[in-house]
Amino acid sequence: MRIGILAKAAGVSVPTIRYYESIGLLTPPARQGGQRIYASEDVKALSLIRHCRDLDFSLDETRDILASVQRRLPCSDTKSFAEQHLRSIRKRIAELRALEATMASLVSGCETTCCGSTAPDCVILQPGQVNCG
Amino acid sequence: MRIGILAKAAGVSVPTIRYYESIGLLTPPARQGGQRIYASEDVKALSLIRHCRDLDFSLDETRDILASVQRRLPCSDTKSFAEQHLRSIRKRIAELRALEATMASLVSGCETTCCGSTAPDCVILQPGQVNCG
DNA sequence: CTACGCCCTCAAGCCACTTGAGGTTCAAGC
DNA sequence: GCTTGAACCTCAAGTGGCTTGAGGGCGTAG
Repeated sequence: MRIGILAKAAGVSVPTIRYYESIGLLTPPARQGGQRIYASEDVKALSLIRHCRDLDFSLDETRDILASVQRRLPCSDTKSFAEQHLRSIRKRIAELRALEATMASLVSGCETTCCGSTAPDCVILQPGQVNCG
Repeated sequence: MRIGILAKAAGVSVPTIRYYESIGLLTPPARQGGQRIYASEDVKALSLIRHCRDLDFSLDETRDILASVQRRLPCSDTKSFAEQHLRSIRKRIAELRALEATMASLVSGCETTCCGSTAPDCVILQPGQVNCG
């Protein structure tokens, strides 16, 4: 199985596969005439990586998850990765919602207060306390 | 006014100021003995950049906003930057909420279904349709 | 004149890839 | 056997928005 077939099977681009190999996330496969030849197990491994990336785990986190799979560690380990990730997602959502509220109030403030003025005087651009981030 | 003073006045790090100059966001100031000397207007300019960054505008967007300020364009231009930014923030929030829902359901699925099993069999790691991103 | 803090430039590192240049291998058709 | 075209190879650089580090210069107070 050549790299292009693997790429389609796992839904990942060809350069990305080579990149994963270069950083040690995928083990280098056998070669024939200089070209990489993969086995069907590699589809599983790469699909798992793609799944982790779809869930927005970082590559470092993905590496840890792969290790826990290879060592057949208990499911509770997997769950704690997921829980920690969920916390960071929720934190990020809270930050973005604060930012959304700030932006929305600035836009409505511009509409009621300064529209018709020029950019340097616009309330949106007045440095003030921004409750976000 | 030397760079360290400007940095404190605008709440930005010294290397960041030099970086902004290197990409053409800040105009290079006068020099004395090789050292940058800033005027009080530069505090305003840099504070505006910081304000845009606090609102999570990209540096490219910030550059456009600065241009609209310098040209004294109407406030409506500023508002449309803000509205577009608000749309992208809301889109990002929606993506993250979908991801949050997916992760939360995987975690609870693990608790009810597979806890006590090992990582390779955990429902969290089963490649399936992930409704996010 | 020495010590210290602040300043300077240039280069590399972070993350997760993508893009491009320039060259090699493979499979199919004639 | 030869040619063509797709797929493969390596290596380097680019993306964003900085931060960090190395190695050195300037200014001022004691």
